[in-house]
Amino acid sequence: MSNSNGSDTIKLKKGAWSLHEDAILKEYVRKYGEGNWDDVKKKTELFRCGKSCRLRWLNHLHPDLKKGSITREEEQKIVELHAKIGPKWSLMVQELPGRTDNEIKNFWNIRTRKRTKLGLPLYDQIIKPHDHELNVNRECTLSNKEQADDVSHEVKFKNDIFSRKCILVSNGFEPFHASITQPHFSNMLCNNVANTSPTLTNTDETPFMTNATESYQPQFQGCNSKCYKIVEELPGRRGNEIDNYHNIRTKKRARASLPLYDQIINLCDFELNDINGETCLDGLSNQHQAHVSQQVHKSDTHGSNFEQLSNSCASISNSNTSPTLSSRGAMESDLSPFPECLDFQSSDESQLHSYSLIHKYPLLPLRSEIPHPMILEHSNANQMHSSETRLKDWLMKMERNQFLWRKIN
DNA sequence: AAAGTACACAACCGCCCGTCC
DNA sequence: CGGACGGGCGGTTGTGTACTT
Repeated sequence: MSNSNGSDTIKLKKGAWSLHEDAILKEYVRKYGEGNWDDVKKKTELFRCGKSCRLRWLNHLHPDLKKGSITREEEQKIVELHAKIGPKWSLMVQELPGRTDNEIKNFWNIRTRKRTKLGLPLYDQIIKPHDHELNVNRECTLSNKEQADDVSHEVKFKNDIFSRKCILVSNGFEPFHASITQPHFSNMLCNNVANTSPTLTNTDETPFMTNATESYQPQFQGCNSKCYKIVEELPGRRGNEIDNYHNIRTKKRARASLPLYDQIINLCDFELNDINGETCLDGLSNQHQAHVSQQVHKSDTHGSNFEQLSNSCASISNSNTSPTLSSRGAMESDLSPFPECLDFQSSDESQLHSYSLIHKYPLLPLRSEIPHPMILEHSNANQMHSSETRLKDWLMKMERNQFLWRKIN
């Protein structure tokens, strides 16, 4: 194994660092200083990517790093900063010398989980985040929300969803506790809420991203988030190269108001959870292709793959005459971020079977069209009835539109 | 006491974006 | 404009420990 000129062809090592590797990296920094991390593999026997080296140095080997647990004082500081600026870990680092962004992030996530479990608010004292900060402060608890009494309705609604408390409570309904234990699940909810909430004032088909560039990016990323797969398909090309090409192409086409896909595309099976082995995008308009890609992206972005999604949908179970939510035994974090992935079990005796909407099919519903049960709120019987009816109507509409449903019972 | 399970935490990876050349 | 690189951060994975059976 040589690192002289053939380093590109050598497979870079991943995983845990050995003491020997640490020593090599330390020696490199002593000799050449910090930076130019890509040179590490050229100048030493360490076959790690530059980024991995940088992270290892900054998070573990840097001499200024403070070892040991976060102190009470540091915790207090983190809480204050989080309330003030939200999850900007890299900014917090400036106030917490010796700590890394990753360390702070991990600490916060763990603290959040612990306090949630204990039913404690995330902020011990009355801390009043600014409105714009509430948008990113997904973990805000109910009690803290109440403290922040001047937030807008929308912001409040979002925080209701993000709180660990009951979302769906009504007469005749089993209370559903959306016990959010992992950050990415908060994200999933965030996206669903932002796009499907009937209580938000902006209920039109708001794009997931707002500005022009962003609105195009996801469509493209949906197909290309599996960069490593593409690298395999394009021998001689590096991930970075592909990444750059796609970024530039996306921006260019966004500027020119061009769709990302000129031709009819077939997305890969692994992206589409191709249950029936059918390819379904043939004949789709660019708009539909983009829409499909966007859906793919959203799933991908939020830490799930389609297999997981189809296996861990929120379900509507048959409980008397009212649908209720249940997690079907899945971990909370596995609950579908995709309203279109919900399973439906009819309360009608004659249709006692469940369906899964296979989300790969054309004419996917717009997110705003889907009355996702996760966000239904019922304070009285009428509202409950209305939501139930709405959900049933939607399901019927999907069937009318020849959506394909997979019978799973 | 041993095996199994759940949880906490640390470490790492991958995606995206910005900047520089 | 395009390539290289660094940085931020969300999310996942691996490992150690506590708890339960």
